Amino acid sequence: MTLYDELVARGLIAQVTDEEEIKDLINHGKATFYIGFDPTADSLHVGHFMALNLMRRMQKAGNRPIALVGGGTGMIGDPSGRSDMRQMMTTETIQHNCDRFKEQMSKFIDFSEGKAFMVNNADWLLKLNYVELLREVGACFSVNSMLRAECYKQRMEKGLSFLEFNYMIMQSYDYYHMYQTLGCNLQCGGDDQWSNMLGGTELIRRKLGKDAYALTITLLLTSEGKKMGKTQGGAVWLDPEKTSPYEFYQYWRNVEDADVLHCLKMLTDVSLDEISTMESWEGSQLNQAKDRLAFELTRLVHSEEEAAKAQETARGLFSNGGDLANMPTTTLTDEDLTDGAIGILDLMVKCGLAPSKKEARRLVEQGGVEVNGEKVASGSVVYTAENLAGEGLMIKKGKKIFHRAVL
RNA sequence: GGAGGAGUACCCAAGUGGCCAAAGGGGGCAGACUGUAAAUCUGUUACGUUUCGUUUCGAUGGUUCGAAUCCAUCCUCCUCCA
Repeated sequence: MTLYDELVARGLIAQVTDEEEIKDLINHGKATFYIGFDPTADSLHVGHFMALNLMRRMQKAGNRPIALVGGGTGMIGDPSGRSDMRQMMTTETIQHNCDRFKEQMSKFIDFSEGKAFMVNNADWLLKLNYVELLREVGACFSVNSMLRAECYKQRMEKGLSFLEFNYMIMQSYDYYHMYQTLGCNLQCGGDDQWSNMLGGTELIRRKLGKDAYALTITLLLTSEGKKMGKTQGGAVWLDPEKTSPYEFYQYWRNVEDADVLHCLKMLTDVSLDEISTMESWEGSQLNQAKDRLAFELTRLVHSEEEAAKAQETARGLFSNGGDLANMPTTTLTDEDLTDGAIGILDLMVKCGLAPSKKEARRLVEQGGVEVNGEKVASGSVVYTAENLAGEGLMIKKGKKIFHRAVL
C-alpha cells in the first residue's frame, strides 16, 4: 500500500489540490512540505498531534518536512477565535516556545542533516515593508474571492478586522517565500486552513507561474462534532510536565465508544487489518480497543516505558492488582502544614483537585471524595504529618481521578 | 464625523430601585445506574473562618437608607448614514 493510499484509508486526508500530482510527490519522496504552528504556548498539544504524525509518516517515506513556527504572526497575535485581548508576545517568549516546539517535534521528526527544517516566519515577515508588499503581492489577491472564502464568510456577520483579513496574505506569503528559498512544493495543514492554503498556491502560480500543492488533514472531531484534545482544564499537552503520561493515557482511555476506531485509524500506527477486526466489537469489548489506543498514543508521544507504567497504574486503580506507583503525586512541604497537619480542603486545593476550598467543600459534601478508600465525611477532616509519611494518602476525586499526596 | 443599539457569571440569555450571588438553557463537576463508554435521572456550579460574612452585572465617579437596575464621564462592540 502506498503512503498516499494509506493516508486516505486512515481518513487523514480531507482535501487536496491535485490528487495525481500529490500522490506522485509523496509516494516517491519528492515532496518538501511545510506545516505551520503558532507558538502561542510553550508546548504542543493534541491538536498538533495529527500534523506531527503526518510529518512523521511523510518523512519516513523520504519526504522533507519543514516545521514553520509562526513567530511573525505571533508578534501580532493570532486573530482567529474571539479573544478580546490579544497577548503581545515578546521575542523571548516566542523564541522560548519555538525551542520547546523543536524539542518536542524531535520525537517525531528527524531534524538531522537537512532531513527536515525548522524555520520561523518572523525571519522574513517582520522585514516586510508595507508598500513594497502591496506592490509585490497585493495585485495577486482578489478581495472578491477572498471574501468568498469559507473562513471569512463566517466572520462577515460577526465582524472581521483588517488584521484578520490579512492573515491569509501572510500565510500565502510564507508559502511563496519557502517555495523559492527551500523548494517547498506542498503545504499541509488542518482542514480549517484550506482557503488560506489555496491563497498560497494561487500566489505562487501568479507570481512565478509554477504549480505548488496543498493538502489538508481531516480535523479530529468527536462523534458530537467537537474538537478532540480539550478538557475542562484546557488542552491535553504533549509536554509531560504539563500533562503527565498517566493523565494523557487516561484521556484516550476515556474516549467515547463511537470515537475509538476513528482515533486508532487516524492517530496510531496500528495496522488497518488489525483495526478492521475491532470493527465487530461491541459493548464492553470496546474497552480493549480503548486500552490499545491509550497505550499506543502514550508510547508515541512519551515512550514505551511511560506507556507501560501508565497502563499498569490504570489497571491497578481500576481493576485491582496493579502497581500504583505511577499515579500523579503531589509532594507537600512542611510549609503546607499548620501545626503539623492539613485539612482535607486545603489538601485538595494543593493537589490541584479543586480550584478553591469552596469547590473542595462541595465535592466532599456531595460524597465525591475518598481518601485511602474511605469516603471523606466532612470538610473538617484533618490529616497529620504521620498520615502523609511513607506511602502518603491516596485521594480519589469522583470516579476516576486519583492522586497521591506525600510529605 | 452623524444617528441608533448593546455590554450580566465558563458560554448564550432573563432581570430595568429593595424579595438579586442574580431566572432559564448549554457546558462543567459530583451522586445513582454502568463497561474507566453513551444515554437517563438527581444535586451542584463567585470566594471565605458557611444558620454568617466578603467581592461581583464593561470602567470610574455620583444620586439614594438601599443600585445589575437611576445620573455623568469614559472604554469596547454592532447596525444604519457619510
